[in-house]
Formats: sequence, C-alpha cells, structure tokens
Amino acid sequence: MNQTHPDMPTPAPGADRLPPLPVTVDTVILTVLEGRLQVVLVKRLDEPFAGQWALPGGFVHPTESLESAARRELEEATGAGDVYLEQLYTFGAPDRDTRGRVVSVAYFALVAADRCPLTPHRLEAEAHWFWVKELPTMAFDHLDMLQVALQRVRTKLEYTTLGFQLMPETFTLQELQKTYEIILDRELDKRNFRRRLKLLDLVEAVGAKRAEGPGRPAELYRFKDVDFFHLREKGFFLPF
Amino acid sequence: MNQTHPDMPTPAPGADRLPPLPVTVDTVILTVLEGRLQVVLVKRLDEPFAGQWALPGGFVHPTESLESAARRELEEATGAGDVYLEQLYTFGAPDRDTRGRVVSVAYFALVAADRCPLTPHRLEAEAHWFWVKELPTMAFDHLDMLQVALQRVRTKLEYTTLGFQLMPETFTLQELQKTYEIILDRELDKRNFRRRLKLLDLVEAVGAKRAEGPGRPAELYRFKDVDFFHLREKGFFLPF
DNA sequence: TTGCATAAGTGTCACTGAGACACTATCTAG
DNA sequence: CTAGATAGTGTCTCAGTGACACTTATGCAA
Repeated sequence: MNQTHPDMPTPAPGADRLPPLPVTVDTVILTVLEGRLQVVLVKRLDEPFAGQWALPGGFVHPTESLESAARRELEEATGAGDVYLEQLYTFGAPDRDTRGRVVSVAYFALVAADRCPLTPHRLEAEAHWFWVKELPTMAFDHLDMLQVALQRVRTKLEYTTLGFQLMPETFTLQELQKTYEIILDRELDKRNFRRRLKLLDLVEAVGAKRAEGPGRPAELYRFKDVDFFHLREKGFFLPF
Repeated sequence: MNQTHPDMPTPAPGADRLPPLPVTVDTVILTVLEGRLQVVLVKRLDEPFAGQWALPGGFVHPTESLESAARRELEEATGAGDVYLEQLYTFGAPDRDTRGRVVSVAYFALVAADRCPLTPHRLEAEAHWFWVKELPTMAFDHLDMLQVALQRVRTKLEYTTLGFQLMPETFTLQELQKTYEIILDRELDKRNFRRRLKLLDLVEAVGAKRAEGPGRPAELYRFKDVDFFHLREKGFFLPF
C-alpha cells in the first residue's frame, strides 16, 4: 500500500499534502418554455472565454455543502427556490480551465416554467434561456456538461417522476404529455400515455375544466402524493 | 445575476476568489471472491480515525485527471490495472472530515477475482477484502460511499454488461449466474437466465468443457464483442 | 339555431418478454 | 454398471406495450 491516505486537513500540516484545488459548481438549469427545452446560460465578463456563454456557476464557499452552492447559483440565476436539483457528474480534467486546475461539480435542475420568473424577454442582457437545439459556443467543457445532463434527464424521465417537476400545480393531460414529448424529443401516443398514468395512479382530476379556445375543455389534474419507493416495488417505469 | 463566475485561476489573482479546497478520490473496489461480494478497505495510520478501516483513496495530483487519480489508487491497492472504473458521486459535506473541508470524488471499480493478485491471505496487514455484509466500522462517510456504490452496481447490473467485468476470460454459465446472484443477493432461475443470454446474444461457447468433480461437465463460454449502444437500441435489459 | 371546426377523451387486439416450473443428458467414482 | 452429481433444455400463462379510429364536448360564425 502507499502512504497517501484519504482526506487531509485544510490548513493543517501534513507531509504528503498536495496543493488544494479550486472547486466550483456549475448548474444546468432546464425548463420547458415556449414549447422548447431550454437551458440558462450566462455571459462571461472575464477571461478566459470573456463574452462567451457559460453555465451559471461559481466557487464553493468553505462552509456550504456542494448542493447548497449549486442551489445558491440556481437561485441567483433564476430567482426560483425549492426546485429539483441533482448532482450530475464531476469534471476534473487538468486542462479544462486554461488558467489552471479547477475541479467542477456539475448539477442539473428542473424548473417549472410557471415558478421561474425569467422569460427570455425579462432577462438582463447577461443571462438567457437557450433552446438546447440552438446553442451558442459555450465556454470550458460546459457543452459536455449540458449533454450529460440531457442524457440523464431523458433516461430518468422514463423511470422516475422527474417530469412532474416541470409542471404547474394543476395541468391538463395534454400539457403533461407535451412536456414529456419536448424533453424526449419524440411523439407519444395519447391513449398509451394516459393508460400508463392511470395504471400507476399518479394523477387525480381536480374536478375543474379548462377551455383553451374552441374545442372540448380539458380536465385539470394534479399529481397525487406518491412515494417513489412504493412505485419502484410495483416495478416502476414510465416508458411511454 | 451575481459576480461569481464559473472557474477561476489556481495561482492567479481574482477579487472574488475563495480558498481552494483539498480534493481527494476514494475508490470502492469490489470483487466476487469466495462466493461473496467483497470490498477493499485499508487501515488508517493517521488521525483522524487512526486504526479504523477506510476506502483506499488519496489526493488528486495537480496534473492528473480525477479518473487517473482513482486508477492510481486502485492499482496501488490491488495491483490490478485495466479494470472497470466509474465515477460514483462527489461527497462534499463541510463536516465530512473533522480536520476541515475536504471534497472527495468517489469512484467504484469492479475487479475480476482472477485478475486481482490479492487474496485475504496474501494481503499485508493494512489492507483487506471485507465481505460487504460483515463490515468493520469505517472512517469518514465511507460507509455511505459503499452503500451508494452497491446500489449503483446492482442497478446497472440489470441493464448493462457490467457483470462481465467480474468474469475471467472463459467461464461456465453457472459461474456467471452465480456472480449475478452474489451481487444481487438473490437467486435467479437457471433457465430464464440462459434464455436471456441467448436472446441478447451476449456469449458464445468456446468449444471446450470443464469438469468440476463429478457430474456432467459444463460448456465454457466467453463474452462476444457486443457494442453497448447497439444493445440499447434493441431495448437492452438484463433483469434476470 | 345550426352546423362546422377544434380539441378532449376513450377501448381493443396482437405481440412480446417475464416468471414459474421438472425432466433428461452426461459425466465420475466406487 | 450403477448411483450420485451437475449441466442443460421447453412450455405455458400473464402482464405490459405499441398500434390504431371514433365519439364527445365546446366555440364561433353564418
């Protein structure tokens, strides 16, 4: 065995101690807005990559957890608190920042469009929603982060209740299906989709209807309180 | 928006720069040995937790990637190179190390028993294989790391070819099934298991047989070269 | 008010994969 | 050559999935 042992003091002495590294969090904030899957990017002011777009991120403060740091970035970027947030992957290639070694813990967040005060028009110049199919050049390895996030979200959408995070309190089944379709980037069958929801007992009608222009008005639904683990035991899947 | 921007120089100046953090990797090294799922733990020599068992780990060197660091720890601990290694999760609770803030990127590895030169008897005193059902008290949050690794391995076993990493070059179908059973901690049906293998076209007979004492000798198999993504398209699952 | 356009909502059938289950084949050792 | 041990194989039932078309409820314009 070797004499490098796990974990060492921050300021404390240590013979085999190596220089500490800057640690940042970067957050992939996703929403469905205007019928498109969109991500928040902020414009960098400083070098390197000044003027380019990047994921919102920043340093981890000494006293906060990684998730707290990510949540702080999230709130600063969108104003939305109490949002679904999940650790994605940690990027630590030695050359990922041209200035020196920086380790970045990436998170992703799903924000319901109605809980997110930002729209493309209300945003200040330095932050914008971007359609994930129409991205600008991005700084660092942030495009990689986004790709990983998209893959993770699409995969988890099919076997978790992740998609619910993007819906408002009440919604029509068509809206829910549309959200799934936008994220998965393919069409789903209306009847199969609804059969599945009924089978898993995930939603309940609130008893009201909503008319969207002409045509029969749609029932409004809300999510039932389902505990995730119970669903897993029932063989939980949502592969529409 | 705020003025903390993603990523900052290591030695370079910066107004909003925060103190860098020690970054370590810890590796959950798993194998199936003596009919049990086992994990490598090393005995700590220094405080804190001196004398307790911990996952092999250490500092990330300035010039190596996170995965390289994990692989280095892996080789130091087991002598085995060219092993399946995957990033697991990053642990960064402010109080996870009593000496100060340390961020640890956890990895897990699957080592085929026959490629791993260690056995419980050949190991030096300070490192041992432990049955995952009979663990000593562990330092830091390393028990959490192990739990996360076990869950991840069990989940991925069912929809990837992860289990193949634990098999020698050639093997009998019973040995393969046994490996799956040990990791999943439940019994599998022999015929369903084999039907599945045949259906997915994952293995091929090498044409030789092996007699294990009395009884009909077993066919020897090897894994076919299968590309993972092709399998996913075919709706890849291995839920035996 | 009528009817036309629009969107919501609903059921069936065929196929495939999964789980449960028991016997036959091939070898070794005495 | 016989007994004991392990390897290897097929069927049936059930549940979930995908594909598919018509009826119902409303708004609006003539």
